Amino acid sequence: MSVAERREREREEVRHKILDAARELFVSEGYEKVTMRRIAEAIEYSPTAIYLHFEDKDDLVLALCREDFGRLLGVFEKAELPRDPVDRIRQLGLAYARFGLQNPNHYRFMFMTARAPEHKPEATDPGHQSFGFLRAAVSEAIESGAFVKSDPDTVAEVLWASIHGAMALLISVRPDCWPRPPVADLVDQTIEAGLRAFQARPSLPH
Amino acid sequence: MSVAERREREREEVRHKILDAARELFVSEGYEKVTMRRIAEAIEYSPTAIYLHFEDKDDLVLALCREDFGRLLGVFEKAELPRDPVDRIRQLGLAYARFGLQNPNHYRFMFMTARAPEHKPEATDPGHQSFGFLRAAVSEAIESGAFVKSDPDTVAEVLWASIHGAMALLISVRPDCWPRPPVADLVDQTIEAGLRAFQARPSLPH
DNA sequence: GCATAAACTTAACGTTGTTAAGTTTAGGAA
DNA sequence: TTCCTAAACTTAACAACGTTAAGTTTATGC
Repeated sequence: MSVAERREREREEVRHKILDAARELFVSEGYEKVTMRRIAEAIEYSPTAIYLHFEDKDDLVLALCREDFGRLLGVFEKAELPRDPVDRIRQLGLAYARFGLQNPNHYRFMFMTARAPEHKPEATDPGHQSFGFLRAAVSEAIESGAFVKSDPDTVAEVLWASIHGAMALLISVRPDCWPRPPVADLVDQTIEAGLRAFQARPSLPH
Repeated sequence: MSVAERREREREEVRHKILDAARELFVSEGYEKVTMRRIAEAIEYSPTAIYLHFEDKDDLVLALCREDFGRLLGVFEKAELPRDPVDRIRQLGLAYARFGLQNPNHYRFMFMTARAPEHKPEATDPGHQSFGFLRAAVSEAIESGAFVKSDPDTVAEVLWASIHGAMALLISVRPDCWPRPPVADLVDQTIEAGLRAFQARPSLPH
């Protein structure tokens, strides 16, 4: 049995060599510059060897992004997130933004690119999961009375859309193309605006 | 002189044939399916003929998008927009969203795609111009006291980021990948949340 | 010692955007 | 009318891409 295990281990090793080579190209030069031939050259295999480990290029890049987004999720899980739901939403947003700005190519590939239908989304996908964190915090905020009474799914969706919009702008629209506030400011202000929009206020006396 | 004019006219005709053929492909099948060879076949010219009218593929698609976004801007200009600045922001957002959802490939190319630096943004670009409308409305809203006192540029930016985020999600993230509220709802709720976030409230008595 | 199956390579196919080098064609000058 | 020029257009090709079919190596289990 040990031989099968060793083979599996060797296989996994090659797989990771491929992922690592691809990641380096992906992070520094973006999706289009990640070519099968360049990966192959980097790991000293033939281009076709990659197809023994991944269905196609998108399958490879997807695996790569899932791995790296997993790290983000790890932060969400272990990080000492504030108990206060509103503050927790804020911290989730900031962590999310930080990751996206540090890995713009990952972010673009996962959330801004139309993919062929054969690459099914998975329930374990980073999107799904981190959205789960957000929804939970929103639910709590509503129950605690910090947020106005409303549908938590919709609120979470709107909040996510807002921060995603800031990210998408920062990633895609060139700074010289637009009068733009500093990066950190846009993210902060967008998060704060989102919170303000749903925060309950003491009702006015009449 | 008339002969030069005729030549110029003929040239413009071919240019528009190219643009029209490209648009049909672009709208129905997206950027990648717009190939020089398919355009050429559609207009019964050779592929290289296109390069006599456009620098490269991106230059062509950019021209196409600018033309079509120009129509959106036309709507902004002539449309009877509400005098009330807050309501005007709402209508601008809705018109913007409507156009984007009807032309997702245009929207993606203009606002969600990194372009080579040689394709300089122009001051007449749809983004710049429609953003101008938004900023003007925001300024008015602040001056009239409907919005809290703040920097109009930043507010406009945040509002644009929010609606852009909703658009980007609706365009890129597959409905089956995510629990998603109906399209119209997400857009509406996002706009309303944006307005709520900046709307001034009567101060509480103390 | 040999068959087998997995891992890997070689060579190629069909696309793509783009360019270099011709060819056609029409207008102006002689 | 005849020739020249410049613009418009075509033919043929290049280099790069993702991907596949067919063949080769290599270690394992019998």
